[in-house]
Amino acid sequence: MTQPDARTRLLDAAINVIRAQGYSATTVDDLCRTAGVTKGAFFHHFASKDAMAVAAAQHWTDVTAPIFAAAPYHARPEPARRVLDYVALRKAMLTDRSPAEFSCLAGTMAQETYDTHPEIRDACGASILGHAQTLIPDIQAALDASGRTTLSARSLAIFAQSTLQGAFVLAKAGGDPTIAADCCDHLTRYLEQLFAKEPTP
Amino acid sequence: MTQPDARTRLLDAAINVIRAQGYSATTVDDLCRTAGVTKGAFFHHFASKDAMAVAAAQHWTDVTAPIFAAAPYHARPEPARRVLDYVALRKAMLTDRSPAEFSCLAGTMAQETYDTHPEIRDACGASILGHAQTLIPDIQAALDASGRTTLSARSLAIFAQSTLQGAFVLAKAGGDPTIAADCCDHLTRYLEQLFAKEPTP
DNA sequence: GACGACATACCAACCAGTTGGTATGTACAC
DNA sequence: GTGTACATACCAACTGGTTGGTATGTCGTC
Repeated sequence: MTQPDARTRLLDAAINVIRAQGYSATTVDDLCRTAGVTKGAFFHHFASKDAMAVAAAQHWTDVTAPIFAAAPYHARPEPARRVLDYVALRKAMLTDRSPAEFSCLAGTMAQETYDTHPEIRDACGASILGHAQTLIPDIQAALDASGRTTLSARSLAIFAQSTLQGAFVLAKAGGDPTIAADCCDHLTRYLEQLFAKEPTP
Repeated sequence: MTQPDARTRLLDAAINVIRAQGYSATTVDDLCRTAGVTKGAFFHHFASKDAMAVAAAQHWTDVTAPIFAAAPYHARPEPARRVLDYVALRKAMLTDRSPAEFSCLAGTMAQETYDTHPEIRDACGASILGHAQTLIPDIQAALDASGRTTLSARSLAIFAQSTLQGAFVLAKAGGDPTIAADCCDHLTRYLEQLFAKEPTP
């Protein structure tokens, strides 16, 4: 029942508030209020707002990675099935939730900071590409099994992440989270076609 | 040789500055400086910064729509070819350019404002979905020709836009515009597969 | 008694928006 | 054709609230 320490509470607040408002529109006071700490605590743990953003990107990875690492699809024997079940999990994770809950902190922050705050952008890039990296072995195995040897597993892993990021943007812009679910279905269809045997009969 | 009026210069400045810095991080003074006008002129033409953002989303549509309307792919006889050439054009438009130059104003602003500024979000949504709308007739005809009657042309048009938006995000986060070009290739491959004859022999 | 983890009080810079103007045009009366 | 009334487009200086950041203090623990 004990609360996590102020640093963790601030990083958790950052995840939620920044995904809803964006990085620039989020003030240090916003985060302190949400986390229930004072400004003194904020600047005790982080040298600046920007330094907090870098830590938040890392925290985002620390929070989300275990969810995927523990997901049941890893137990599936066929690599193609594992990849498709990963997408199905992503779809399930955004169903009946608002964009602030299901969208990606790293993608949101990267959009705003890529040109003006290189350290934040790099932290966000590392989070997204690092996650993509975890998909490569299964994708590679699935491509090998289907005979699609000309395709790059890394490129396909990045495409999957890009599809999800785009789905978040469209869901936000369209004011309709089901758009994102639809995009997952298209991604699934694309992967099913790639993983099907004998591409050129 | 006469310069466009202050209002147009401000909206052009908004397109460039906001795509590089994001909406919240862009100050009214930033836009005035870039446009070469004073703050008085800004608030003469726009009631508020937010009202300017709504006008900028419309201006974005006004500037970009003619580019696609005039593109040569419309002359192609096969609908599938028209759709694939559209994607090829999108890919060409982002080659050898920086994200600030090729990314989408509406997508960038929607990310930051969807939860806090409904009018801006709706203007951005209208811009993106309005553009998607223009693709539907060709996509529908291509799906009809390939016998893919169960797929929604609208859903596929939105997926194409979402793929592009995601490509922008990944290109920014990864610090590498070629990621976006790669994503266009995957989208092309997906569409080629859908538009191929006889899906279930 | 020193150090880490916070809290309180405060500041200088900045920002959206306002105020009070000027310059130019234009429509109409006389 | 010229004086009056009004509109549009723009400018420079100012304002009050906000923001990231700091200086200093307190409390519990080792």
